[in-house]
Amino acid sequence: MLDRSCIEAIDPLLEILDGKWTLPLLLELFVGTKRFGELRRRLDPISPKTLTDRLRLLEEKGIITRTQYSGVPLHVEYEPTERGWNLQPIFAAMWAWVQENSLSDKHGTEKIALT
Amino acid sequence: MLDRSCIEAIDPLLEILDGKWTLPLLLELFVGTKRFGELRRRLDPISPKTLTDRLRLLEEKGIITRTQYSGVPLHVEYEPTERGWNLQPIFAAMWAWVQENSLSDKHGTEKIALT
DNA sequence: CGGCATCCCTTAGGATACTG
DNA sequence: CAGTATCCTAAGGGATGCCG
Repeated sequence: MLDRSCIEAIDPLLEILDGKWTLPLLLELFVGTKRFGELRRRLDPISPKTLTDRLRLLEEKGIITRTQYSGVPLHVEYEPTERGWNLQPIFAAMWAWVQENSLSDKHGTEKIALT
Repeated sequence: MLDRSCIEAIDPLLEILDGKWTLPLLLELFVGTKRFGELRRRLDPISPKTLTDRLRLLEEKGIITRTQYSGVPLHVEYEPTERGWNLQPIFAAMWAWVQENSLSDKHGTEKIALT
């Protein structure tokens, strides 16, 4: 099932998920729609620059939407798109792995095979 | 199912998967056990330094094993551990997402909501 | 062959101040 | 409030050369 063709294929996805804060950010939006300031607080100590960078990229890739409500003070909300929600299984798989494999923090299983 | 607790929980996993080459590298090993040189060629243009860095980290985290066969010239093989194989569902989920969502390369769905 | 050791460089991301 | 504009640092990764 997993063959060489997969390797290049998932590249565009890796581009989307890349970045220190992308996954935590997406998880926050999966939990619920949030405003810029909320995200900033939740993801503390993220910098405003980084947060905007990521939000813009994810928007560009069609993973989240930015909704601006007119009025002062500004009110902007971010939430996953359909495409974005479809990423959930990936997180679920990660979550499952952590549950079952992080417990025993196995280290270096070095093998030396004698000819 | 996805709540706040997941966010911190998957952090150790993100640490493992981090790095430009980690996923392609793991995919290569899922396809089949490989030697250092093979990996280097397959992952071209990766640098030897980066490749060793990643291999060492993954070994340290218990995701892959390094098996050294004595003799000259050296012969070393890398393959996923049990923990490593367990990561497959994650890749499968990524693969599935790409299949179903990459086709239409949707871009910026900007919304302006009027009060 | 399978790596280290070095040096170098690009860039993601942090800190801070300011604006519509 | 929701960013933008600057400046700056840290570090991941590239290139190269050497060694057991």
